[in-house]
Amino acid sequence: MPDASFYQRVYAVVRQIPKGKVTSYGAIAKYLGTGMSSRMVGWALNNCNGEDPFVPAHRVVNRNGLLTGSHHFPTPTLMEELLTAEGLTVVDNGIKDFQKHFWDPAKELKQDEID
DNA sequence: AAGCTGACTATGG
DNA sequence: GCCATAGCCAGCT
Repeated sequence: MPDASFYQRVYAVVRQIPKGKVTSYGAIAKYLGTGMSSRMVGWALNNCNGEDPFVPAHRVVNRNGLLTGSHHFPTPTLMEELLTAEGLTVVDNGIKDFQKHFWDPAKELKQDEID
């Protein structure tokens, strides 16, 4: 997907996240090759707010497993609601057993491909 | 065109 | 172990 813009690639990866799984901005950034520039991932997701194929941005949290992006959702509680609906447990705005449900694209997808 | 911004992360004190 | 600082890079004003 060399033609895809940076955020398009971010969307593609985020869509590959299995239900009930979560990942961090850094993991996605690393997979995209942008290193630790996780800000770009979050910024990209900010743009995904009205994308046609829904982008499960709620499955993307910071490295601490906290729902830092929830404030940017249509409703601040939507992210938590969605995660809970996926079988996860949200405690104090953070994912319980975050590492347990962690999904690393670089590890799972490796370089197979996205989208 | 130049500078600021940002849903982060790593490192140092 | 918590607070402060810096690096990150693509898009927007």
